[in-house]
Amino acid sequence: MAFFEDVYDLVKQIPKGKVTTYGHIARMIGQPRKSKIVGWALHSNPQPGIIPCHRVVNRKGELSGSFAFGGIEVQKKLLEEEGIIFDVSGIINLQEYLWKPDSQ
DNA sequence: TAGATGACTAATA
DNA sequence: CTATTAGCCATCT
Repeated sequence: MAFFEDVYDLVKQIPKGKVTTYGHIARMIGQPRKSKIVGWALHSNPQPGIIPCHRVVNRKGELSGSFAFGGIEVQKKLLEEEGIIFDVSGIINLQEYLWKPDSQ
């Protein structure tokens, strides 16, 4: 769907060292109600390696964990490689790392 | 076609 | 802060 295309396009625009949430993506597209569909779009992940789904987290700043191309530990490592730091609970400081498209 | 499911979020306790 | 409930909507069975 076009919604999926929008999600993929946005996720691909997430700069290195930043993350965003499902709800924010949905809001950017203009359909804040479809937060779950954003998750679905990434679950489908038709272009692995192209779509940096590891930069998309839930509202708590935690990796979803239900599915991961290599496990959430791998995702965490990838994010740490990009300069993102997790706290002791494995949570990202969204205030610091949340991607703000307006500041782009 | 209908009901259940889910990489979610917001409200409430 | 966490736990539970309700709303949401594309996809699956």
